[in-house]
Amino acid sequence: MRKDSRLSRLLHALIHMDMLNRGVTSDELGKMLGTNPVVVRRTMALLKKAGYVSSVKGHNGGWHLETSLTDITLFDIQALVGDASLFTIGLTDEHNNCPIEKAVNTAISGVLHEAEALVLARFREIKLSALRYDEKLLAQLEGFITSKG
Amino acid sequence: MRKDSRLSRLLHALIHMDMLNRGVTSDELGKMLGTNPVVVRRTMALLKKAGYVSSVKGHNGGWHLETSLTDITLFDIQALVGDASLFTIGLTDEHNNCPIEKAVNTAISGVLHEAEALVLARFREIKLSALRYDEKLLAQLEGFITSKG
DNA sequence: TTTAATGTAACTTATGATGTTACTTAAGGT
DNA sequence: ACCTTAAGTAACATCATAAGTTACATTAAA
Repeated sequence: MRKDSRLSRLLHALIHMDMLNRGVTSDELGKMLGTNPVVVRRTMALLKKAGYVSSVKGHNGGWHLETSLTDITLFDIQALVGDASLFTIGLTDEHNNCPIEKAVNTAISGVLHEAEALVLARFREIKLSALRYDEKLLAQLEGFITSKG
Repeated sequence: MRKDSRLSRLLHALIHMDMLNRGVTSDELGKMLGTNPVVVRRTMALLKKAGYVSSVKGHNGGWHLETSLTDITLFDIQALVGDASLFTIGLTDEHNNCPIEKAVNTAISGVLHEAEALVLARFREIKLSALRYDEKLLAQLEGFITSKG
C-alpha cells in the first residue's frame, strides 16, 4: 500500500533549515528532499499553520524556522500529518452487529491501540535536535537495518 | 489511506466456519462478511494455500476447516496477508546518502520496528479459539473504543 | 443435462499521497 | 513601471493496492 512519507520529509526539511540557519526556498528544499517545490509548499504549509515555520513571498523570500528544534518532538510533527490510524490493518464495518466480527475487531484494535500508544510515546521522547547530523551517531547507526517503509 | 481488512475478514470467516461445523459456500461467507463471493474466494485462497482450509467444487461443494482454531494464532493469519509493513508511515528514498535523511529514517524505523514487534508478539499470543463467540467476553468489551481502522 | 459450486481473468472503483502544469499574488531589484 | 523571484493554490494526472464486479471456465453431484 502506498505510504505517507510526510513525517520523514518534514523532519528532513526542518533539520536542514536548522543547520543552514537561513531562509530557504521551496526549490532548494525540493532538491534536498528529492521532490518538486509544489509538493514542498503543500507539505510545509502544515508546519506553517502550526507556527513552526514562517514564509515570505517574493524576492529573497522563502521559509524560516521559528522554533528551536529542542522544542519540537517527532510527536509534534506526526500530529500534523497523522490524521488517520498509523496502521495498514483495517477493520471491517463496525456497525455490523455480528458478535464474531465484534470480537475479532476488538482483539485486533486492542493490539493496535497498544502499539500506537507505544509509537506515540517514543515519538514524544525524541526531539528533533537529537537528529541533527552527528558523525558519531550515524556511524553507530550505519549497520542498522531500516524498513522499506 | 485505504486499509487492508483481509486479516479481519479471514478471522471472521474462520470462526464462523468453526461454529457452523460444516462446509460453507463462498456465497454464504459473502453474506456473513458483507462482501461478494469472488472477493471471498480470492481471500480464502490464502487460507487454502496455507492448508488451514480446503475447498470442493461443484454440487455440495464449499469450504472446509482443516485445522483446529486452537492451533491458529492471529500471527499465522497476519503472516498470510502481511506482505509489507504494518504502518502507513513511510520513509523517503533510502538510497539517498544525505546523512540527515538517514538519521531521520533511522529514528522513525527504529520506533516502528519496536511497535511492529509488539504487534506480532501479541498476535502470537492470541489463538483464534479465544475469539469464539462468548457472551461474557463481548459484554466486557462492549464499551471498548474501537479504532475506525 | 441441468445445477451448484470453485477458479480465475479482466476490468472498474476507491483512496490519498505524490507529481505536474499553470496561473495568481507578493515583494524586492533594476 | 517593469522584471524577476518567490509563495499560494487550483486543477488534473499518476501510482499502488484492496475491493468490487462481470464473465466465463471447470468440476461434480442430482
